[in-house]
Amino acid sequence: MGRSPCCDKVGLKKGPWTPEEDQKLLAYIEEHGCGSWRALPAKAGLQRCGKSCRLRWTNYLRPDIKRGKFSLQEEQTIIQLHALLGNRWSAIATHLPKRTDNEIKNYWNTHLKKRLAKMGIDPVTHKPKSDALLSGNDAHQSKNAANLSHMAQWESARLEAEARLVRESKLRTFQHRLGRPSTTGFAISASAAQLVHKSPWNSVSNAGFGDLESPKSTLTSSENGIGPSSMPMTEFPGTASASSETGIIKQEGEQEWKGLGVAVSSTNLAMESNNSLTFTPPSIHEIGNTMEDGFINLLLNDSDPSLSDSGKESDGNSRGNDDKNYWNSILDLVNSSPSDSPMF
DNA sequence: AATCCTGTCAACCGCGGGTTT
DNA sequence: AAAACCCGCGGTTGACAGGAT
Repeated sequence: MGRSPCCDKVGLKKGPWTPEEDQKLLAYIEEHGCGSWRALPAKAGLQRCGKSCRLRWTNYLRPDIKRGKFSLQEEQTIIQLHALLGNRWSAIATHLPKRTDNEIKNYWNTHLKKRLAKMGIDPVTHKPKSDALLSGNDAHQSKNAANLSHMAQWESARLEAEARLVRESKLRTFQHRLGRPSTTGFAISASAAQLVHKSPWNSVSNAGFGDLESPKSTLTSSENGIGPSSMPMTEFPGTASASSETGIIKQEGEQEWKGLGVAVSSTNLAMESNNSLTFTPPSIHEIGNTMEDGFINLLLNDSDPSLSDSGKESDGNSRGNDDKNYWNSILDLVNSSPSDSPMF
């Protein structure tokens, strides 16, 4: 279809915003809410394109934005979610209250990515750059990788839906605050509606996950709209078709979760009275809890010696083990949740 | 003091997806 | 059904600040 860029209009200002422009934008949004961004600049008396206004608002002027240094918990959350979701900043941002996707993206690119690289870990795949680790117990590692991939697929789909709900909710809250009904409506999108949360996440307060909801979700048996095809996945060793290639044989009673390709144990599934299937994947809390003592601390300690009680350990030793610890800690999270995460 | 280098981050750009006409 | 429109996302850029030489 080809759309013309919105910012190539002659006379529209670009570049840094002035305090006066900020004031105009704020005043307008407080008065009228943020309905149509395209129409907003003219109405607000701004020589900017709507896109620029939206960006300024969402990344800077919004009242619920927290600025400044990222906390350790926020760093943990970013790293964990990035391992699961990759560069899906908006999805990651939904779990970092008051942080924007742009800010998270910048922080990742300028801080966390480098920290991982420094440790010899590929920040894209979260794999050690040398795959030596896999040379030993291939089958075991690959199995774990496959499980992790399945978990990531689930989390990705869930977060995607959750992100929509959060966005809609935030908009509603803001407009409610302004005493205005939504101009956009709040019909839950189809994919979001497919993931109906059943219970709150446990109230673990670490890692900034306190606001997360339960991943236990209900999918009607006919639904298949959520699939890997629409979800770029974080890649782990042996991910592709790992279940068949690595000797993971579906146990009796396991079912292939249509659309996700996830091997689902019968213990994960319960038929609800309305003929929908309830599926209980591992919670991200469990991920966070398990990771916390392992690779997250490793990362944090690496970045800030003051936070580490190491130094007891020779540098050579710790450095040599860093990538192994990192990888093992990710695998540990898979292995460590057998009882309450029947998925694995 | 001047210049260069590096890091940071606000802002821009292009694209894709969803909605409306 | 197709075109037009709008919005949001993720990658990238460039201005600026601060440190190193």
